[in-house]
Amino acid sequence: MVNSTPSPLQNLQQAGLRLTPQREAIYALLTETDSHPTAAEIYEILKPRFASLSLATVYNTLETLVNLGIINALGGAGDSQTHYDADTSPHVNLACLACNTIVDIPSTLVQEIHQEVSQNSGFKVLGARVLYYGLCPTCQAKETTPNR
Amino acid sequence: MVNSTPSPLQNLQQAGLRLTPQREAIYALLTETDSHPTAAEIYEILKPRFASLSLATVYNTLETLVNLGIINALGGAGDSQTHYDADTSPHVNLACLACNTIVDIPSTLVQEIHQEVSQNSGFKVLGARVLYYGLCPTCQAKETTPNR
DNA sequence: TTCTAAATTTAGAATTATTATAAATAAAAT
DNA sequence: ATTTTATTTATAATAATTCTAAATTTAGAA
Ligand SMILES: [Mn+2]
Ligand SMILES: [Mn+2]
Ligand SMILES: [Zn+2]
Ligand SMILES: [Zn+2]
Repeated sequence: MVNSTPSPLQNLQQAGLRLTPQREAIYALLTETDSHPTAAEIYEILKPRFASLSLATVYNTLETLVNLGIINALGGAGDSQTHYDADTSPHVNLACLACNTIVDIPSTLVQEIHQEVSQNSGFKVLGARVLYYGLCPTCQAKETTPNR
Repeated sequence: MVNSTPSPLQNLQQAGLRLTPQREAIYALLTETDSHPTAAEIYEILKPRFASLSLATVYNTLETLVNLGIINALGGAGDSQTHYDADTSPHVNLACLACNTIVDIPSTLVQEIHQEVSQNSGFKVLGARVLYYGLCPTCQAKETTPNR
């Protein structure tokens, strides 16, 4: 046995890019959370541990990782900020338009769709953004009691 | 027989809103095209026929229609503009990141996912954004011949 | 037909997420 | 060491969208 867990970040070096502390920290944060954070949120979380971090670096890194297919950009979720997801396996993301959180929903059907689309479209499919939106249980309760 | 095709725009008046010429034209344009246009594109198309039209009205109307569930906001497609879709039935949208066009893909699986998500999540599902992205056949050809 | 109040449109200003720029730093190659 | 290349950083610029307030339209009452 050589190495049991080859990190997707290895792809960086294969592409002639460097595995810097900033890139490592940003990717590690993304894999360790299930909150689908935005660039600004990542920046705020990492700033204490990483005094000199720049927001531009966060954006640069996220774009790099997306282009390498290591992470997915999910787009906005009621807010107007792009949310990122280190889980690139086919799954359903479910966003609450009221509190702007995104959770994952297990679904066996998504993988079938992925194949269906790849085969019947003529497109070269690079990624998927399966995002349902609505109101989470907590925010539903607040909605049903509108004002007061 | 009273009326065979009740337009979704009837919902406007039921919600106490007015069915203005601008709203009617914007919705008609969306239903008659399959191009999933942006607010700016809708504005440019309607400006000749509608001299006094304002871009703010296009944004206002699109937001109104989205909130009523009459149309869907698909989000960006490689560009950074929100694309809109008058087809609210469950279907797969497929975006080309190179030319920023979006086409529809028929899929029976999407409807099942919609139910699956609604039942197992506890969310009140208001809409779906099923968007795959990649390269369309035309842009694939251009990619394989990178420079020159 | 006026009159009045609410809804809507409009032009333009403001906001803000993201991208671009250019200098400083760090790492790799020679 | 020196040179080159990649990267980070601070900051400015961009541009999609939203906000604001005045003008216009509409529906209904008088
Ligand atoms: Mn996810
Ligand atoms: Mn569509
Ligand atoms: Zn919520
Ligand atoms: Zn294309």
